[in-house]
Amino acid sequence: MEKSVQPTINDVARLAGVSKKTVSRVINRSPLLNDDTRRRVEEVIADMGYVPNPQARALALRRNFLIGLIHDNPNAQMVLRVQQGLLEVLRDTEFELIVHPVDRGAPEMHDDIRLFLERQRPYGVMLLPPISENDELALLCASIGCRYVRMGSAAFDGPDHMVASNDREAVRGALAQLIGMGHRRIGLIAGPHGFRSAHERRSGYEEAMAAAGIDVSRNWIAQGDYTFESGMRAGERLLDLSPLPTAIFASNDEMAAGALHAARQRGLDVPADLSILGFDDTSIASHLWPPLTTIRWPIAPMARAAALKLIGSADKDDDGALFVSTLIRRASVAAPGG
Amino acid sequence: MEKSVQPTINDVARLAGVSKKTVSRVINRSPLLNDDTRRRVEEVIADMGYVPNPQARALALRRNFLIGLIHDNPNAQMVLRVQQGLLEVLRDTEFELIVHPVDRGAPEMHDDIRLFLERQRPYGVMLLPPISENDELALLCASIGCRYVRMGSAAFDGPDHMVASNDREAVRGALAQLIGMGHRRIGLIAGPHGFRSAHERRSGYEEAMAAAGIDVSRNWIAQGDYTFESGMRAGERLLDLSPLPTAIFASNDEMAAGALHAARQRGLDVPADLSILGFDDTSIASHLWPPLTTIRWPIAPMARAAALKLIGSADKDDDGALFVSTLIRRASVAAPGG
DNA sequence: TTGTAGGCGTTATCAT
DNA sequence: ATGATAACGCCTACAA
Repeated sequence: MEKSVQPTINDVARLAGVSKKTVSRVINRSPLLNDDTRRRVEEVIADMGYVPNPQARALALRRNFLIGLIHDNPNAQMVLRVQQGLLEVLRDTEFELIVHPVDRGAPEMHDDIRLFLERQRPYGVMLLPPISENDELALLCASIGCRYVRMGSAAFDGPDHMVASNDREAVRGALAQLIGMGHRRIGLIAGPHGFRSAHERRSGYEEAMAAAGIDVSRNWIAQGDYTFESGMRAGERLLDLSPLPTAIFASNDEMAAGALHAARQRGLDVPADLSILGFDDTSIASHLWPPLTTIRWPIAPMARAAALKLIGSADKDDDGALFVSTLIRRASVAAPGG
Repeated sequence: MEKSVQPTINDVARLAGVSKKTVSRVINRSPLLNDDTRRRVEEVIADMGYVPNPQARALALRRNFLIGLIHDNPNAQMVLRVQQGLLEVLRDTEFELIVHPVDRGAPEMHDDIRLFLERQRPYGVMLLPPISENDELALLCASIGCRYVRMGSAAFDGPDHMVASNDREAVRGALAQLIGMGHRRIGLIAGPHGFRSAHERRSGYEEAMAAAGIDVSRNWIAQGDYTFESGMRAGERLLDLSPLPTAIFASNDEMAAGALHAARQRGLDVPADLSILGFDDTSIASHLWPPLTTIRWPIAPMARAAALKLIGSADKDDDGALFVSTLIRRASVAAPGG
């Protein structure tokens, strides 16, 4: 075993023959320090294996070295990819990730988050959709003096506080391709009301259809809530239509999987009888049969960018960096009529 | 906006006309306190909306109110379910969850974890498989004086430090049912070497076959590494056999999905030509076509139990509580020739 | 460039 | 049963 107690700043100071404050300056990379002194102190630090105590720093600084991830767990895959992206940046820094899920819809959510921020005093927090769309939360963070970055399907905050994909444009482009293949009766399984992503994706669909001069019949649009079951039910409704749609765009992969399920239960062949397009490229997409054509948005890069913004080492240049979604072509889409 | 600064223990003490220490005693539910005093102080606390500062407590107590989750991300679904289970218990306590993934195989993993424990001084940590199987890590936690609970496929530590499922028995039971349906040529897609869960599940398979007096041919067992692709390749190898197996047990759902994929590419009908059984009941299982029969182990209850052990409010009774896995019957299994 | 004094908000020790 | 005082380990302000 090692020494039972860890060395403190005092031990380092004593051994190096300097004051605590000097050691503190070394730790914090203060510019006003004699190079000799710095070197000497750094040596002692390395020798003793000294590590600054984050709790003491947090107390003195009134700010913790924790990055909070606040979310309402809309999608396990997404949450995990975000965690991975954040942690990639946080690894090898002094920051740690603290996960704080909340219950959207619960009346106490706001207070819960406030308590979390006031107690833990995280260095910064990342807000995931859909609660990232809540402006009150952003204001709350700002009023408490906590850095924050929101993740979303469109830029609804300043660049310092936002990492955004462009769902609308991505959908528009993907649907233009479907239309280019000859599809005209294209159904939409829309996401739940109140979700910005659902809104953006629907807008992309509508814009693409309008651009192609296709009149969207009201019953070509079925409402889902981003779950497999809702996708299945919505798919059934669309497959009750006559004539049948030749393609369905589902606003996320879960619902696309549900629609695929519905199609198969009716004996339809995908993609010969019906093309299906999803959104998100979660792992389910590639594991379906047939593998799902879908739109992938760059979650991990967005999470990494968010982490960099939060810990303050983001290049100022990259504010303009766009996060572009890409169409992942798999076997669930083909030209109509097989 | 509110008062810009939060009240401290001093403010409470002053207003209540007592000393800091008395307030501290109220916070910490010290038994030696006059009821009147306690009530008075509690009132003031409620009035002021005072919340103890965790950083200061951490400094004084040399221990944080954070629960660490250390894992090597074997499976996104699993990690997330564990997080949910832990957080269910931690919600409404003063504890927060701090996620610390590591890189199994990296030589610095041990030091990385040591640094994490020494710096953050978490109140306790939960170790997920497969790194939970590493006894050195458990020793490390113990030597640092950090509580820990390990999650695993079998009990390989004392009850205070372990939440365990019983994979071997679960597999044995499920395979007995397969055999009862008439299957005899049952292939196994085994998990990677060095994983206790892979070992246990394989043992369950072997025990069930032995119990039924079936000689397991060496090439009925294909090796995978818990990924979809490895499952696909392993499935192909098993489907090269002649005569064909009538059933395949894959040691996790991902590999079962891969095997299903392989079967379909050969034009086999599942379950008519081939039954497939998975393990884990991740979300992929229910979304496959046909939906996958699989074994579910109670991750969330196990995580909740672990959290209770960590924060020290576990009933002493429940040590004997078994976490039983259940067979989830879906459409991927049928009688052979079916 | 470096050091001293004091504070951050809590708990522990030892009185009373 | 309660309180004064000194930690806990670090940082800020100010002084030298």
